[in-house]
Amino acid sequence: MSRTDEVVDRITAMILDGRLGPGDRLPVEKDLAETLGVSRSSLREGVRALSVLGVLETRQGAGTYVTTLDPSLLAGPLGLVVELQSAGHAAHVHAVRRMLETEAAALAAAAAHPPGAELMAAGEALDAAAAAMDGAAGTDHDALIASDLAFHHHVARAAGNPVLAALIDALGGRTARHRLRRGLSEPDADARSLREHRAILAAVVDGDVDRARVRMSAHLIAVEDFLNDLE
Amino acid sequence: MSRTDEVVDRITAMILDGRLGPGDRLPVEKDLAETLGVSRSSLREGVRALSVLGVLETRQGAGTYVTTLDPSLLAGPLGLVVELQSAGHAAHVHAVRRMLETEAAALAAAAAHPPGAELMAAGEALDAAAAAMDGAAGTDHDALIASDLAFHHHVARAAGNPVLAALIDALGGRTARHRLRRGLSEPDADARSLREHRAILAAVVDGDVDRARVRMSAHLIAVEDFLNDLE
DNA sequence: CGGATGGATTCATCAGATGATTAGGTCTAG
DNA sequence: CTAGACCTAATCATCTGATGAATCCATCCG
Repeated sequence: MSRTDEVVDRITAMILDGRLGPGDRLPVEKDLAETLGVSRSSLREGVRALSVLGVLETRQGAGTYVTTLDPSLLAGPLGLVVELQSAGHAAHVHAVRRMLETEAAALAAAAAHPPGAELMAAGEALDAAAAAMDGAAGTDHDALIASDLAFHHHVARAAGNPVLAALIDALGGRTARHRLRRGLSEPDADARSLREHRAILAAVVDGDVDRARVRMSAHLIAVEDFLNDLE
Repeated sequence: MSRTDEVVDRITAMILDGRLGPGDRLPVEKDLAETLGVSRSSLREGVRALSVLGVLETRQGAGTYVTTLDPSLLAGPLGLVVELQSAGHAAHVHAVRRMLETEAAALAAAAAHPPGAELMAAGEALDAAAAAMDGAAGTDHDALIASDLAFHHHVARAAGNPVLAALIDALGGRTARHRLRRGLSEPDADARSLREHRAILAAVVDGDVDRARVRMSAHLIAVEDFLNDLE
């Protein structure tokens, strides 16, 4: 095992056994390197790796700190890896995303009384999508994609499970290019997608678990069908 | 943005646009550092970060290579991050795990004709679990936990979606300590868990999608109930 | 009392040197 | 001619030292 791997293990072990907690500051490079018995170079490589993973955060001049370790931090690096793999496994990624989003819609519906801030934000995302489609200069595809991502993100958050929301973000945030191609190649697709989104949100806000589940599932299956037809 | 982040972005971009593919070798450190306009130290930090993420693999004396980018490589770093967060979000992690494993059991049942190698391996894991419980020196808890992990792993693989299997591994592989505590504190728990496992596998092998789904879900809910009672 | 300032602290980056490991060619024995 | 040991070059791993940039904090001045 390399020195760097050892650094990663030792630091994660310190977090796991409570010697380091969210927000805590790590010793300065020189001291920590000496404690772990490695050079500053090796220490820095390990710290940087944990920084990319979202576990640590270094600020020049200030020090190195443990992050909040929120599940949302998981989305970044996971999304990166998913994106790299989606070339050969796009269908599999999307299938998993559909499982998670379907359950998220059901959970959001079950928890929708009264509607919270996330569902309000989801509704605003749909209004923004409608505005993007009715613009004077034709459809603003970039804004439409952003609204689409925002809608799914807020529904996921409304489910009340931050780990679930983070995974959905990681799996779903990388299909924007496909959605763009979809909107460009099928003029009706945008309007249909908006209708489906509104139906999903209506079911969620009504607290209708079954309809929320089925409509979200149907919506994502329609997307999968389109992606399959592209090939 | 730091030099290291730029290195990560540039290398991932090279993979995304096809300039680098699975198995390809990267230029030597000196050349790549010069190409990217950074020092070897910064380059190494970026390469190391991607190595921890499972995207690159460096072998001393041989060179740096792009990995196969299989979804299973995703499990390692994701599992690490999940473990670090599971302190405060264990219930949420387990809820997501239950969603995924329930669908995996259903998919495995739908694809179970004829039973493949993964289901055979799942059955062998249950035999090993039974042997671990009937040992002369009492229950071998370590072997039992390993069998438990193996069973869930193979059922997930039998679903035929490698991304799903990788996520299940990442989310489920870190609750071994809890299972140990469960087995130690509730003598009947091990036997009950084995019965539930056998019932799940029977439904999967029969191709009974509904029973496979319900039994897996019930099994994992039972585990969640136990974990909640601990607190 | 509040803001500006300057120094100390800390991370960021670079450069160079040495060791460890691997790959591949070469040489020798059979 | 072949098979094996051996040797050399290539490459990554690690360490050390130095310089720059950003931040923090105590001090000083208005």
